[in-house]
Amino acid sequence: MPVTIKDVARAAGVSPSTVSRVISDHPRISQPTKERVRQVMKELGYHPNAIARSLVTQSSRTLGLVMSRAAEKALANPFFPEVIRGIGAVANRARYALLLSTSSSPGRELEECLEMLESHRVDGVILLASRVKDRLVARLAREGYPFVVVGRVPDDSRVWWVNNDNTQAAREAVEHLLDLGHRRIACLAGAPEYLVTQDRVAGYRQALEARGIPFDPELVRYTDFSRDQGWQAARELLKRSGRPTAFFATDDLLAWGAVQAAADLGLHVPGAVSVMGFNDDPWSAYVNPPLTTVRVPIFELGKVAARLLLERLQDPDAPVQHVLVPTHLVVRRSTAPCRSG
Amino acid sequence: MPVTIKDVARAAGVSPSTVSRVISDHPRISQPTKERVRQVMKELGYHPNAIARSLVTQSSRTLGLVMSRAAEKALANPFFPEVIRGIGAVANRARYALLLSTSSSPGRELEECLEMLESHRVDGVILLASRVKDRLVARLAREGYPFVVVGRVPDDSRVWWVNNDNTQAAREAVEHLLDLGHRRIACLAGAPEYLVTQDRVAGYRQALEARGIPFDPELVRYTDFSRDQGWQAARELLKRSGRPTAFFATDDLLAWGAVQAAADLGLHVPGAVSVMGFNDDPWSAYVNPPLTTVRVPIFELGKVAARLLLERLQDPDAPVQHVLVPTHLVVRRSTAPCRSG
DNA sequence: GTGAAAGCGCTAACAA
DNA sequence: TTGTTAGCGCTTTCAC
Repeated sequence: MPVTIKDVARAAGVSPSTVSRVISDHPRISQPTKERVRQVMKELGYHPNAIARSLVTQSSRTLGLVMSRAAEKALANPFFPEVIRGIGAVANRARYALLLSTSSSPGRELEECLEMLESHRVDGVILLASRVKDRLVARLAREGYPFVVVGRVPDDSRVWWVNNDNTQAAREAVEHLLDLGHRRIACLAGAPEYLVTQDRVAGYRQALEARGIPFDPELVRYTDFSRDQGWQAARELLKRSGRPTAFFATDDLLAWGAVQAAADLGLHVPGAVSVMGFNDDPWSAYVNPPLTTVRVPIFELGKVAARLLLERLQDPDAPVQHVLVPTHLVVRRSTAPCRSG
Repeated sequence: MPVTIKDVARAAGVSPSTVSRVISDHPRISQPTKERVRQVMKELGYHPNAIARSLVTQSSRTLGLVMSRAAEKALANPFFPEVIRGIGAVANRARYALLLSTSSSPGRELEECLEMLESHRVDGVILLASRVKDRLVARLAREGYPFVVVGRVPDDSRVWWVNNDNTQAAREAVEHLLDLGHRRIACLAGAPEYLVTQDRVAGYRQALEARGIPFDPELVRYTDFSRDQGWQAARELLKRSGRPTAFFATDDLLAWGAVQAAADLGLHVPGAVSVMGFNDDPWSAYVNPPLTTVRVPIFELGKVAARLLLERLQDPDAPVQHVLVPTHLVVRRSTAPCRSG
């Protein structure tokens, strides 16, 4: 029913192979033939079947996107749309499509990601953030599939990744709080199973210890990446005696929860409590007070990830690449000098 | 190199078709054979090639997602991740994949969407929001491709869609402002080329006129869907003499811009100016002040869209379906009785 | 410069 | 219950 390459060939009085060559603009086809065939294609409304082409070329010209948490939850954090934008920008230019993994449980995610690759639906995948003990990364590496990780990987010697130096950035962020005179600085950490959490907490700890302030596990709360969890953790910390004078949050959503928790307890931010975020989500500049945070070039992260994957696909023997993108501290109005001390 | 159905057949001592039947769990294959073949598949690490299957079944088991604005811009509005979540939830359960259109310009979007379908990369598409004069919708309808629109369509008799009653909801929202005693109510409208904008503005107008308040075009500002544009438009309106006492925004992002603009001019919200939003974005409950807005069940919108498309794919002759999902007003703290009057 | 033929990996009649 | 055969729509040697 739909018009195929054979129909075009017949109508143009040439063979299917000639039509195929016209499609890919083969140099050894005469100009007149090309024009005639193109004309016929237009008249018949012919469109090459990408599936058939994929079958023979063994390439789907599609990149897989795996969110490493339930897609349903992940998309609620502005980080993901933003990386996807970056990835999409590059993929689009290279005429690659994007296949979204929609797995609803972390368990199924491995399965689904492998399925994408094994079934040849995608040529490679981009993993958005990786867990501490990530079976997926290990598995993909073992199977030799082309993939790129956005974030750090435990054993990274063979794995391609893009990341920002989270530990370093966290250290600088906490130093800013220290410079403002804060000494009791709590840490609102995200989900502990993610390396990004570990790295940021490590930076927090380093900054403290570099100033001779002992690391107090009581002041660190692991949650997830939602505002609600940030709110709850911050609330508990603020209600204890000897409450923190500042929060370092590993995600703006958590920071925002802390701001709210403080407000609910009648504590002014930054007057009574300072709050530092991380990521610089699109809305973070516009809330009240605007969030002091670490600017992560998320869009850029996505662009680089896509670029790396495309390079790797083009040359399967290309040497492993690691890219670190720079971050910087954005001081806004949620942090201020420490008053109580 | 990768193991194919033939390899499995050979190793199991059966024909490829038998293997194929085992894959699809055909009822007329004996249990022993099934087990033996499955065993071999496991041993050889066999995985069916989805591309090859698609070629013969003429179905990619993939849904296309088209954002009807540059994907790059669209993803910046929380609406999109949220619908995608809903779509993904349903698609995943039905074992359908999701292909994201990443077009960077509205012009290329038509092209790209058609390409997805023509090239058989997707079985159908979901259009997220449609323009007033949408060539894409008309074209898809004409070509007879299966698609579902999230949002209203100008001539909807043949087009499947899911929507919420924007006009009705807008009317109720503005009535709430009127009930609070506001009379000079400005409207921060989104991009005029979208029907959703038209519908919400229509509701605004209806509410006013029903109370005998003449519609004043001067009080309506068309912008786009960003906070910045809302800020600017609101600022201009607030600086005029006879400034509005309330804003009705057709998007929470715009509403938030208005809140900021008011704050920047030293006008308390809701003390001096009330602000009403639309959509109930995830963050809207948590800003200062929490936004009074119209709750649109965005996730649900996505789920329904996917469900409809799947139904349509399953039965190409199914009668057109239109679904209207209910909204409701969420009164929070950005609106208050009118003081000046 | 163009055509014939084989085959990518799978499914689905039709036989047996 | 299983095998044989013929494609799905395209690309790509290998001829000419």
